[in-house]
Amino acid sequence: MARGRITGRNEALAPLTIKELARLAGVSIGTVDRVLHQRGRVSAENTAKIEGLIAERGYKANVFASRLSAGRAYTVGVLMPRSEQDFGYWSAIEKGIRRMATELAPFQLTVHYQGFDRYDGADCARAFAELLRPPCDALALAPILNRVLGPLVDALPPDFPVVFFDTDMKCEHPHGFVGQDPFLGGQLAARLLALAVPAGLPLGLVRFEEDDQHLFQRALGFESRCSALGHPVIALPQTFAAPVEERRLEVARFLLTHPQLAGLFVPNANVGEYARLGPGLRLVGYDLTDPNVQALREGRIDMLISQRPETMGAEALRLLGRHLLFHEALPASITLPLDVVLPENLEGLL
Amino acid sequence: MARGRITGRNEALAPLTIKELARLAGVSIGTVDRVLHQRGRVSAENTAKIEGLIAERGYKANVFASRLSAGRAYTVGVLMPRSEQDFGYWSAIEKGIRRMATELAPFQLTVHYQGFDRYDGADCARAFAELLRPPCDALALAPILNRVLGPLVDALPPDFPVVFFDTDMKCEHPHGFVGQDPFLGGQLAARLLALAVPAGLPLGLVRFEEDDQHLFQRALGFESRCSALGHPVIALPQTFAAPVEERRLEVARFLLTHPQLAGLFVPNANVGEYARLGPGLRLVGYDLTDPNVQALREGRIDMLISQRPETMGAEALRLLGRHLLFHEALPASITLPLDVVLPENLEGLL
DNA sequence: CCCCAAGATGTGTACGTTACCGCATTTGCG
DNA sequence: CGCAAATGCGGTAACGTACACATCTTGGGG
Repeated sequence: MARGRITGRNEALAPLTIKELARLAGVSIGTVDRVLHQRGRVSAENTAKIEGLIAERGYKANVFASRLSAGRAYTVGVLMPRSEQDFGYWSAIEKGIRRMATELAPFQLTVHYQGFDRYDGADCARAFAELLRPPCDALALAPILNRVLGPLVDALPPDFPVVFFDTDMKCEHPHGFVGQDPFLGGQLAARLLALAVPAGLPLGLVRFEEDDQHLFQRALGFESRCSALGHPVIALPQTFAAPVEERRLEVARFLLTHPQLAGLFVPNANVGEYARLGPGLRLVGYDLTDPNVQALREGRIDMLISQRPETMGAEALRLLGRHLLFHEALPASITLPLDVVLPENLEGLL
Repeated sequence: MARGRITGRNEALAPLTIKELARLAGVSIGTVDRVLHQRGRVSAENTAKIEGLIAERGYKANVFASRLSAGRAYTVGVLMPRSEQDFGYWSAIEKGIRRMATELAPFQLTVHYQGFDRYDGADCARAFAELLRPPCDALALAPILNRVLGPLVDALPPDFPVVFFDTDMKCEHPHGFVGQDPFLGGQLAARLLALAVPAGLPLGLVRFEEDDQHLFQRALGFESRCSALGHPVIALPQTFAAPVEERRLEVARFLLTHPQLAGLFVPNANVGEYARLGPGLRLVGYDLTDPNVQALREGRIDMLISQRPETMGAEALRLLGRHLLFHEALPASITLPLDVVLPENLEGLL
C-alpha cells in the first residue's frame, strides 16, 4: 500500500462524456440528456439501455461544462439575528458567512444577507419575506424564533434547499444543519471544572430564564456530568430578564452565601460579567465574544468553551453552495467540535 | 446594515466576459486573450487599453469556462511517511487526504499517494522520484526528512506548486504550509497542567532524543510557560532510541524518584505508554492515536492536545486544488488551531 | 523596389452540457 | 379513416475560454 492512486471515480483514462454515452447506446446526445434529466420522451427500451450504461460505466456530469451551460447565477439568502445582539456572538458567524461568500463569488453565487431582531417575531417574518423575493435559490438561517420560522419554512416548496445553523428546529421541510451539541458542551464544562478543583467540592451553575434550548441543554449536561464526577451542583435560580448590572449583583450575593463553591459555570456569553466575583474561584464560560476574550487574556476567566461560530457560518453557506453548484446531497448535518479555549490557543481560534 | 448583498466582486448584472472586454476595447477576443495570458504579440497601445479596462471593470475569468476549455485533468502527488509509523499518527492525515481527494475528483483532479519510511532517506528519495513521474502538476508533502527533501524540492521548476504539511522546512522554493505551532502547543500543555494541579508544584517533562523540531519546540514552550506560571519543571533526560518497553521503565523510575511531581507532560503520541505510572499524577499528552483515545476514554490520560491531523491533510490538498483549478494564490499558510481534547469533546474530533 | 520575417490582429474550433426546435412516427378519439 | 395530439428522436446553438492558425501590417535587407 505504499503507492496509491486516488481518484474517487471509476477508472477511465478519458472521462465518460454524454457524447460517448450516446455512441455506446446508439442514440443521440439529446436522448441521453433527456434520460439524465428525466425529461421524458424516451422509449422504455432506450431509457433502460442508457441507465444501464450510466450505472455500469459510472457517468458523472462534467461540473464545469454543466455550470457553464446552465449559465445562471445563484442567489442564497441568509437569515439570522442582528450581529450586535447576544454580546456580538452573531458577528463572528456573519464574518464566516462573508468569508465564504467571497470564496463562492467566482462561482457566480451571490449571497443576500438579512438580519432581524431576535426578540421581535414580526421583524423576523418581515426579514424572511424580504429575503424570499426572487431571485432566491436557497436559504441558510438560524431558526432562533422557531414559532415564527417553523411555519414559514414548512410553506416553502419541498425541494427548496434549506440549511439551519446554530440551532436546529424540528420541521417537515428537509434541511441540513450546522451546529454544535449543547449537552456535550455542558458536560465538557463539568469536566474542565472537575480537573481544576479538588475532588468532591461543589460547583456553581448560573441559570438563565430565557427560552433558549442551548442554555437549557448545557445546564443539563453540566449537571449530569458533575454528578458522574462526584461534584455537587449548586444552581443560582433563574431571574426573569434582569438587567445585566442587577444580575451581576445577584451572582455576587450568590457566591458570598456559598463560599464553599470551588468553580462556577456560566453557560453563555455573559460570563465576562461575572469575572473576579469570588477569590480563587475557577470560572468557565461560553463563547469567544470580545469581552470574554479580553477577560481570558487577563486571567479573569479561566477557560472558555467555543462553538467556532465563524466556521459555522462558513460551513452552512458552503453546504448550500456545493448543493446548488455541484448537486451534492443536501440534507447533510455537521456537528462542530467543541473547543476548549485558553490564553495559549486563543489566537488560532479567532 | 440590516440588509446586505454580498458578492465579493464588482457589481454587474451580467458578469464581464472576454467578448465584452474585446468589444469595449475595440479589438478581438484573441487579442484580449493574449493580454490576459501575457503571451505577447500585442501592441503597447492595446495592451495598455485592455489592462486599463480589466483593472477598471474588475474582470475575472469564468472558472467554469476556463476549466472546461483548458480541458486537461490535473494530478497532485502526495508524499508522507507511511501511515503505520509514529503510532498511527499519519493515518489520520492520510484519511483527510483521501477525503479531499474524493471531494476534488469531480473537478478532474487525481491524487497520487506515496508513502515512505521516515527513517530511510533512500526510500524517501525513491518515493519522491516515483511521484514526480509525469503526469504530476503539484506536490503536497510532509518534509520530515528535510536533508533529503530540501535539495529535491529546490531542484523543482520555480513555479511548480508545492505545499508542505505537518512540518515546515526552510527552502528556496516558494511553497504553502499547513500545520500547527508546536511552541504554543507546549505552552498550552503547561497551562492545562497548571490549572489541574495546586499552585507552585513541580511538573514533569519527558524528553526524546529524536531530531524532531516539533518535540523540541513543544518542550521549549512547556518550560517557558511553566516558568511564567510558577511551576518548576523537572525533565527526564533523553535516551537515544530506547525501545518502548525500556523507556517505559525509565519513566516509571523517574516518577518514583520524584514523588513530588504533580503532573507530567509527554510531548508526543507515546503518552499512552506512560499512563497510570504515578497515582494521582495528571497526565497531558499529544495526538489522537487509537491507543491514546482509548486511554483518554478510560481516564488513564487526563487531557490530550491534538493538531487535527485529518484537517491538516485535507487542507493541504485543498490549497493545491484551488490553486490548480481556480488559480488562487498559493504561497498561503494555514496554522491549525490547537485542540484540547477531553472525553466529552472527543467524538467531534475523530 | 520587392520580398520575407516578425509583429500584430482576427477567425475558427473545441471543450461537455443544456435546452430548445423541428421532423418523423405513433397514438387517441370521434 | 382522418386528423390532432403526443411521443420519440436527432440536430444544433449557445455558454466563455483557450489555443492554433490564418490574415494582415510593418520594416529592413537584398
